[in-house]
Amino acid sequence: MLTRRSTAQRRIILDELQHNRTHATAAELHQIVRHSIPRLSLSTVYRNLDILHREGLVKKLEGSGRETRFDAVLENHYHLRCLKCGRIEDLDIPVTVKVEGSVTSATGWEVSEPQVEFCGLCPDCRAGSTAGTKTAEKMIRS
Amino acid sequence: MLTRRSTAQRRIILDELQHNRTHATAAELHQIVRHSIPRLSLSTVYRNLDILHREGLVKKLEGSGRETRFDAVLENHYHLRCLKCGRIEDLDIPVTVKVEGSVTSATGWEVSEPQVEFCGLCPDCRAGSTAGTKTAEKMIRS
DNA sequence: GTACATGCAAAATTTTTGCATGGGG
DNA sequence: CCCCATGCAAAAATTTTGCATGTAC
Repeated sequence: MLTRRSTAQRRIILDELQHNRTHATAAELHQIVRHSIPRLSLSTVYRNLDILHREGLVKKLEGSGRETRFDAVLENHYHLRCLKCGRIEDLDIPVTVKVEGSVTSATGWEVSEPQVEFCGLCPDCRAGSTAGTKTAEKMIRS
Repeated sequence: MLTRRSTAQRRIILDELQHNRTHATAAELHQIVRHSIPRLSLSTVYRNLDILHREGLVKKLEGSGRETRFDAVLENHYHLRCLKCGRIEDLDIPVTVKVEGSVTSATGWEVSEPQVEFCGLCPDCRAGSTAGTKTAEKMIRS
């Protein structure tokens, strides 16, 4: 069994992702964490996010040919994704998903909790038709 | 209002996607449709899939840094996605999603039907641990 | 005829990998 | 000390774009 080491990079990346609950991209995390570790490389961010993902500490929210976004909130919750600017937000109203029986026994797949996503337009993109297509980013906890 | 022309490329791509219900990637579609239109370029496939997507005729199933997969089945249905080989299958057992009230009035977002996805391991990848990581493809209706 | 669509090649974007070096256990 | 982790740069993989030409309407 391979044992993962605890490195500053990994700890800070995870910490940032847990506190900055904005579904950051790897590039955004890279920019942010560089304030603590200036020589941090983007590939280290990707490598650590991948490790944390395999350890179940981080969710990947991938989509739309855009950069993958990451979420370190483990309680099951659902997302709103804007098809125009790529933003992802948490959905705060209650959603119930009912599955008839067991997915595994019915399909042979071994799956985790269902991910639910509502795709559409965020309020900004509904309003201003010129809102950013690929550049709508928010930097938080810099 | 821009009027879309009906071109052979677009028609055949959509037809293939509707009949080949396997959530093909753009590259797979390119290979398949080339049998009818040998000079079809991959960029035309991407361009047409994008147009069909904006017209609501095609769904994008994107994920995991992998190639986006496309689905031309419009009835709402849900998917199983294998985190190891990238395969996407339809989930055949009934799933009910209940939302408390209206997403739009609660959030200001204008969204369509929720997408539900179960991520995990497909039967093949559960069994053979060496199953394809990036190369598990099936070519259908060639 | 006009304007969208296409093919081709080249670019852009996002993610992964090779390799020498560093540092945690 | 050993081996995983890192930084850097280079490559890979996926998607988009520019441009001249073709073609649907």
